[in-house]
Order: sequence, then structure tokens, then C-alpha cells
Amino acid sequence: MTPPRHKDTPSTRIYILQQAAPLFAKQGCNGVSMRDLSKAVDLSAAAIYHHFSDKKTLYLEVMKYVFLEKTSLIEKSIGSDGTALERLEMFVERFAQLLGGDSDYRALVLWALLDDDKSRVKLVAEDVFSPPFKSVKALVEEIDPEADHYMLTTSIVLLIVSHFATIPMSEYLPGWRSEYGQPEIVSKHVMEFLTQNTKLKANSEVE
Amino acid sequence: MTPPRHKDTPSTRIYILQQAAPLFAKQGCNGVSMRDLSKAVDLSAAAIYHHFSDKKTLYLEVMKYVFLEKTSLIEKSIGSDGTALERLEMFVERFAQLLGGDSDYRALVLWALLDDDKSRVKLVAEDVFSPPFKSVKALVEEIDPEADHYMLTTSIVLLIVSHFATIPMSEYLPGWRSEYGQPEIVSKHVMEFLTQNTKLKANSEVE
DNA sequence: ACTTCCCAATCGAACGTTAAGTAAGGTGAT
DNA sequence: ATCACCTTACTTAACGTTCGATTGGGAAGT
Repeated sequence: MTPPRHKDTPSTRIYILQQAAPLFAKQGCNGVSMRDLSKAVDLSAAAIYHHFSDKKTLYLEVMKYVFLEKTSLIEKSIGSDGTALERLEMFVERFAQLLGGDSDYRALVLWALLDDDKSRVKLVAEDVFSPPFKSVKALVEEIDPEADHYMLTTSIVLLIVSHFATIPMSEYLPGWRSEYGQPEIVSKHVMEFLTQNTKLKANSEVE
Repeated sequence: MTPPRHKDTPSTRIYILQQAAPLFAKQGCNGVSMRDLSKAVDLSAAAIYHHFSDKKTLYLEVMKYVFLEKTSLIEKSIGSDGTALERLEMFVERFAQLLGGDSDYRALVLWALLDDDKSRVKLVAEDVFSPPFKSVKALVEEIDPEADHYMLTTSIVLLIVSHFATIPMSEYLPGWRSEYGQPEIVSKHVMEFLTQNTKLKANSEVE
């Protein structure tokens, strides 16, 4: 793909963000130079500075772009039809699908976790992850009012994220099979893990 | 702490590794320069090259040092006394204690996951994580012969790791309380998550 | 319609800084 | 006198960023 010069397409800015995302995902902010990036977008480094004030800003904009685009999909996946448990299952499946299909996304989540810049961590947490987290937590509360909702919600989300995030290393662990990287397998496993939990199951059977 | 010059203490090499670990944990390999490191050890940058051939090697040695030291503790924590479930619980507690008490360790695990250098990922996976992973997997097999042992083992380990690894971000999520960072709370939560799973519970009750 | 001007967008070149790594030599214990 | 260990001074390359010049399309004036 070539950069949109002049009036071809509306925004070179977004084109840069899109090309930068996989680079930052693979190598992190420090691992990508403006020259690397300029090659990827087929523009001079100076041209990039016309659209972004500096590298840190660009990196943050990439994060926002990738996260806001994808994370809004997650929230939408928590529909309003069916029981709370069914809706949770729907979320688990869609979220696994999203993470499995976009290795940039899952890598950027890890980079965000390791970010040395506290303000950037805070921004990502509050602006990006808080809304869907709240939604899932509400579901969990509905399913099991007695549980520690924060802990339980975190566990559910982290189980899915980490199964995908650890793929690069999992491949070298004893017993790995390639299908473990498939979203359907992961979401099925996580749901079994959850629904065979008596706490969760009690409310949909005993009552 | 000052560097062990000449004959003060046996090994400057290990002193360097120890001082480098927290730096690499906080900023990653790319985020730490040899100058940063030389200030931290109060030696010239050139002196470091007397002990390590280059930065990549040094980084790998730091990983090995931190991981091998700590991970051998994990394997030892999987004792041979008691039922398989009791031994699993012991592992969960000790592992949580380890992760909770050493933020360098948990950050370095994440850095290892994001490493762009495949050979380094492979080395860490095979030399460091495979042995304890095998031990835990054996426990899981004993507890529930029917389960997908790989998946289940991964989930257990990842639940613990990720609860700690995400602390820097979790603090900004709605509902966070500081005690969620305590190892006892995390291990208790994980064990509840596990033992209330009918699959696992079935074998210690129904049979 | 033609000229004029403007400005976003881009470039190559260069800035000053910092990176990893090297060279050559000094010091002190054995 | 050797050798492990450390120093200062250096090289070379790459970094983020800035500069001044150039381009080409759109708006405005005539």
C-alpha cells in the first residue's frame, strides 16, 4: 500500500497509524525508529512529524486508535438478549475471536502493561479497558451476586487474554498443539472452566 | 551498594546481573543503555564489557539468573507429601508468594513473552518454564485424568501470573482494592476458582 | 478564465545527542 | 612479570528531531 498523497484519500494521519500499529506491536515503542516507520509508510521521517508532534505522541495515538477501534466491538458483543450466563458466553466467544484474529492487538495490550509511563498506563486503563470491564463485571454480578466480582471478572478476562498472549512461548512448552491457538478452543475451554464452577452453576440450576 | 572491586567479594559479574535485573524489568532491554547500567553498578561501561561480550548476552544472562534462581524454588514448592490437590494448593500459594514478592520477576516474564528474538523465547521456554510446567501438569493429570491437561495447567499458571502482571494497570480499573495485590488473596481466589470446579472436585468427593 | 497567493504536505539534508562497542593503557595482587 | 580488572578516551552508527526549500491544489481577486 502506498501513502495517500494530496487528495487521494482523506487522511494520511490514519494511514500512518495503521502502518505503525504492527511495527509497535512487534517491537514496542523503543524498538521502532522513526526511520523504520518512514520506510513502512513510504514517506520521509520529516513528513511524519508534520502529522504528529513527536514519537511518544504518535505511539499513544496508535494505542488509542487500535484499542478504541477494537474495544468498542467487545462492548457491543455483550448483547442484551438471553440470560446473563448466555451473554457472558457470547462475550467470551467474541473476545477470544478478537484476540485470536489480531496479534497486534494482543501484543499492544502487553506493551501497555509494561509501559514505564504511568500516565499512559492510566489513560489506557481508564479510557479503553474500564468500560468493557464494567460491562462484564455487571454480568458477573448478575450471575453470582455473592462472588468477589472484581476478582472473578479479572480472572475471566485475563484467562482469555493470557491464553493468546502466551502463544509465542507456549509453542515451546511440552504438550502444545497448534489448535490451542484457535479462538474456538480457547473460548470453549474457558467456558468449561467457568460453568463447571459450582458458584456460577448454582444460580442457573439450584434456583 | 558499591561494586565489589578487586577482592572485596567474589564476583563482580553476579553483582552486575543483580543490579541490571531491576533495570531490565522496568524498562526492557531496549530501554536500558549500557550507560544507565554503568551508573547503576558504579563502573565504567567498558568495564561491563570485560564481563559480558555484548548487551544481548548480558540481557540473556540476567534472564537466566533471575529465572533459574526463582524457578527452582517453584519446583521445590511442589512437594511430595499429601494428596495431589493439596500439593497443587501448595504450589499455587508458593507461586503467588513468589510473584507477589518480586515485581522484577513478573515484569521479566512479560518481557520474555514480548521478545522479538525467537531463539531467546525458545531458550526461556525450554530451559526455564518447561520443568515446573511439567511438574504442575503431572499434578493436574493426577487430579483429573479426563481433562485437557495442557489447557488446564496453562490456565492455572496464567491465572496466577496475570493477576500479578496486570497490577500496574488494575489499579486504575473500577473496583480495585489494594489487597488484591496480596499473594494470599490471589492464591485463595485461584484455589476457590479451581476447587469449585466440578471436574476437579468430582475426583476428590464422588470417588 | 487567468493570475495570484496561500498553505498543507512533503522532501533531502543536517542538527545535536546518544547508542553500542573498541583501543590502549594503568594498577595491584599473586 | 603476568594477568584479571578497571579506567579514560575514542569510533562509528543510529537516534529523534529540525530546517529550509519545494510542490501542488484550492480560494480569492480581477
